[in-house]
Amino acid sequence: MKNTATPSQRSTKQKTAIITYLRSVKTHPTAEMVYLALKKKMPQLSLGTVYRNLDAYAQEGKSLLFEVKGQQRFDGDVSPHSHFACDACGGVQDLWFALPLPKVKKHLSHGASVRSIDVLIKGQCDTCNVR
Amino acid sequence: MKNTATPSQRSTKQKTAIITYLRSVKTHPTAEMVYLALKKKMPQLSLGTVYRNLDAYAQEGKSLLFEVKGQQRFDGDVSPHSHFACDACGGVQDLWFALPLPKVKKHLSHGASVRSIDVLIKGQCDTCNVR
DNA sequence: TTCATAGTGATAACTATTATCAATAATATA
DNA sequence: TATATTATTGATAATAGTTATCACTATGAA
Repeated sequence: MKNTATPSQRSTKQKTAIITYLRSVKTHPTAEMVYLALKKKMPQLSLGTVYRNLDAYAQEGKSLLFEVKGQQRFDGDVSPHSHFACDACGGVQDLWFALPLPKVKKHLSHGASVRSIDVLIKGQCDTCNVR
Repeated sequence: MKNTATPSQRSTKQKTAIITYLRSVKTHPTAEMVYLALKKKMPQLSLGTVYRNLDAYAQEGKSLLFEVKGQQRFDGDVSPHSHFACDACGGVQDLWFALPLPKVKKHLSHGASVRSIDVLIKGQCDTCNVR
């Protein structure tokens, strides 16, 4: 159930390609999307390698990981922001409103620690709404 | 991939038991948790029936559905609120701070429509932190 | 009561993800 | 630079959560 992602120690072509790609797009891709995109240039790339490294980057805080419709989505931009996911086309967009963090903390149990705050708004995007 | 949940037309013992149970707990159970709890009184209950109905209730807006660690969690309380999920024990708690809705709407694309807003804070709960 | 059909139970199928492991390649060291 | 060590990869099998299928059951209308 858990990917036992070890902190990365050696740099490889695969790792570089994966993080570079993730940071170059704003599509919030799934592991398979990253895999398919990179496979064009690295035909022997393995899907397992993509999962392994995306997962590791997320654990190291070098990427964001959240779930939409039972699938993991990754984001190379780790600055705090929210996401909008379209039910129809499956696309995910960034939202940059600020959360009332002091208010949020007040509501947490005393002694609880926060690792991440994921805000996911679901609905229908403007493009899908006009169709 | 999609559960073709039809809007409920007939009332059955199973449906009643499922929604009654979901509304009686604050544990944000998975489908299997609901199944195991109800199975004690309804031994022939099927896991598929639980999934089918929990999913249908969520689509009808009679329950909340969100995902934690790749698993669906259900909440019988549909009034707007957020959730805290503990990485260690897997428990989920309600959080009742208010979101800055006007600000949120301003950041959405014009023409986009919102179905749900899921706020999921992940971390370690107070109990797991002291251990 | 009878009838049409929505819903259930049992189980198979599916899909995303994780685990396994022999082969490969990155780095430290001689 | 050559060699040794071992982290990482690629290929693939295994897993788990969820969804689909379908014969049978039971609800609710007539």
